[in-house]
Amino acid sequence: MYAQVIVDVPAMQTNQPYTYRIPAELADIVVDGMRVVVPFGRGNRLIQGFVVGIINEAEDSDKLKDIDSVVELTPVLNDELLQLGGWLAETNFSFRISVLQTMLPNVMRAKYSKTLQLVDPDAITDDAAVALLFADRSEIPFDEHEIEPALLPKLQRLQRQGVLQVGYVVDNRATAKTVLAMKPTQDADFYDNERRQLRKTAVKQARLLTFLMTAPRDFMPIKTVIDEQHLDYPTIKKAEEQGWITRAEIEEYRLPRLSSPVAATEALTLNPEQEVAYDAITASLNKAENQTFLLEGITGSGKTEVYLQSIAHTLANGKTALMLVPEITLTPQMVRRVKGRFGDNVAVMHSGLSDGERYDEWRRVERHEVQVVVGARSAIFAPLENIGLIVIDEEHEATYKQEENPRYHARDVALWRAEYHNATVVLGSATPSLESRARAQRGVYTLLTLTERALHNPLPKAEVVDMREAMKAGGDDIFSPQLLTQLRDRMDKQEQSVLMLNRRGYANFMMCRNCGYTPRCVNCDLALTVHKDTGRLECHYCGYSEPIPTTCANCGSDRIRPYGTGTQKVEEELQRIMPDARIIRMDVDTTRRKGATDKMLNDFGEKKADILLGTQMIAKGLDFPDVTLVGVLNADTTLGLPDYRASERTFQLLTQVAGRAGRADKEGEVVIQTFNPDHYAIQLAKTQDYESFYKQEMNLRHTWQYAPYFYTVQIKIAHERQDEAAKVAYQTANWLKRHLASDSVLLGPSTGAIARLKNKYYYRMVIKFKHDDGLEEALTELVSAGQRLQKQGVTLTIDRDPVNFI
DNA sequence: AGCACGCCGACT
DNA sequence: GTCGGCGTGCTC
Repeated sequence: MYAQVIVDVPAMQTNQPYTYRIPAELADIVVDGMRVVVPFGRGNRLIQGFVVGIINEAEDSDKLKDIDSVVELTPVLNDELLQLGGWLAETNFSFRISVLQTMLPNVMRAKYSKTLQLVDPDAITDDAAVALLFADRSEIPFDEHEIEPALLPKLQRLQRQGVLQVGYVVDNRATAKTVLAMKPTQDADFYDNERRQLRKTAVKQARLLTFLMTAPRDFMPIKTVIDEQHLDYPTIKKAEEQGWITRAEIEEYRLPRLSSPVAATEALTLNPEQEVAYDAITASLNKAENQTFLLEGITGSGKTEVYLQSIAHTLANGKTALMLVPEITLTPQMVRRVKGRFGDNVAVMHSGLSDGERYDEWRRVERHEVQVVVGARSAIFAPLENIGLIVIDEEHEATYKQEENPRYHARDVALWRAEYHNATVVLGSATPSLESRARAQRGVYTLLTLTERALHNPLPKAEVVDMREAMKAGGDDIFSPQLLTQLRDRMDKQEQSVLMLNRRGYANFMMCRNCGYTPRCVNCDLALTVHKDTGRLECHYCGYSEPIPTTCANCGSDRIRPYGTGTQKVEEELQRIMPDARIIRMDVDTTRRKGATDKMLNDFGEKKADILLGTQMIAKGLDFPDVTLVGVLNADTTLGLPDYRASERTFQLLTQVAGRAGRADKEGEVVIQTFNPDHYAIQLAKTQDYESFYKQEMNLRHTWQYAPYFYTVQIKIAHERQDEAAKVAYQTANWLKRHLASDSVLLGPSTGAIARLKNKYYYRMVIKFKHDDGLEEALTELVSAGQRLQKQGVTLTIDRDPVNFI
């Protein structure tokens, strides 16, 4: 028998299965999807691999090597995930090994180390340095970087002479946590009898025996018993000697804990619209047909309740369910809600978990101990079997696309898995991506709409504040008088406010403080980005550039300048204006610590603060009944992004954050500060009018030839030296032009948004196309070329359907 | 990726 | 004549 193995060497030349003999002792053990250790290359160094096929016959079988060992006795990937891996590698121009590793918890990525073995101890007795190195050991860890450089040539010589030998170690970091546990061995009568015979002073032993009489006949962690029964370790030890109990190491899951217990929740009564959606979804579930729904529901319309009840229905049908939430929405609030409904039947997977916790959650799924998985992007690879339903909440979110290799989109993976399982998919959002909404238009997805808020409270009243006027009236460009008045009012009424400072403006753009005008590219209609080094404004899409203006092209004012402010500055300013306000600031800096987000939100929920000031992370999913005011300080930052989705992003963000106001019985208000009060994205967000936005934006996308009418592929070239990066970029562009279909368009090369990032210069180009049969092949070839270029220090990345252009 | 092979210049 | 520099190519 032979195994086809994908080896852990991420390179184009090794991106194929290698055939290994299965040694007799592993014959019954090695199966598809298993992790194995195999010798590879001339040095026969040991590396990890994944078995992707078992075959009976092999060519040149006498030349094949044996599998060294298996990492664990059970496969870590099932047939579905193996197939999915193949598909993902192909469509994302990634190596199969990288994709397989991405689908598994981090700890299953092998770490490698080497050892030096002393074969002939007599040969080194006269060499003090080498003898000292070994110090009477026959094998030592070997790390070239840790050994004195002068010694290396000598060691190499000894190796050639056969005195020393290099050994390879594959470290498996995926280990279960064990705890010391005890188990009663006798019956209650026995313990009762023992207790009577104790000395009077043996109180602890008596207490233990009393406990053992009624304790479960199963292993329990000794630490728990000691804590709960107020015992100590010697007592347990004594008990074992007496034969009352047995001790053993048992496995314990590292379960992520919430700061307070989760209360069970009941299903809520659905309103008629929710009922319609629920009925459509469950009908599809019952038929077990592969159908995708787009659930378009305004903020507060109760989408989550529809998800939860649909999941419950799935479980009742004996199937499993997977729910994806954007990382930032995966607040403890949401986890609580799901755990409250499904209890221990839920595994949660997100970036806040430690490697160990993540591995344990993964194993609970893999061992079929849970039927529901909730998680961020990577949870889409959860090893659930028999999937009936996949929910993607806030389906428009860019975080579903991974920004490193393999650059998969969780939504696409979800659709693939659903097809495999004949499962139902629910894509939910108040502001669907144009791509999904257009698919619903074409009938590829089934559109379900929720137009009313679940609690029948009105949508918050929104006011767009024209910052041009506010500044003319003597205000600054952070707080308008209108917003300050409202904040004061909430303080007086003891209600709460949420302030969003949109900080995505790191790609600097120019904006006129007098009229709100931002210079845009003549070819692409995208905001031009400020490049201080060249003194020019550049288009990051096509490479067009013009000098940085000193006067506004629209109104002639000289008050045109770069745009952007930080959270810290705003907090200081606000505290100065309102000294009595209690402010919680939430941004990447204050939430980095584990559990910090949970604590801040809890404090805010308990009304320990009046104002929650934060970046986009506060726009999603928060649900606090006393929040009646939402302020957006700078609505324009996302508009200025050099991205054709800038309007879409702005509309989505404003709609989402506005939805945080007035979620319970008190009416909410929203204040949006902008220099572009008439922009359609801002005006339509004010009334939360997604459908009008969709129609208007689709027209623009059609005119400017963007998605969903055209597909895009982005190619990035990076090198330490700008001339080298430029040279390769133009060579690549020329090569590509010859391989593109006639109606495909190549834009660029242009410099990246930040021309120099981490000491590398970036160039990028974008291919826009409708159909291009030869493109797949050309891009695969480009990946190979990229591998060769890597030796010259060039990195080449290919990104299909990029979600942002940085 | 990492290792060996191979072909060149600088040494005991 | 040997050692070691790095470019090249292969790994079941």
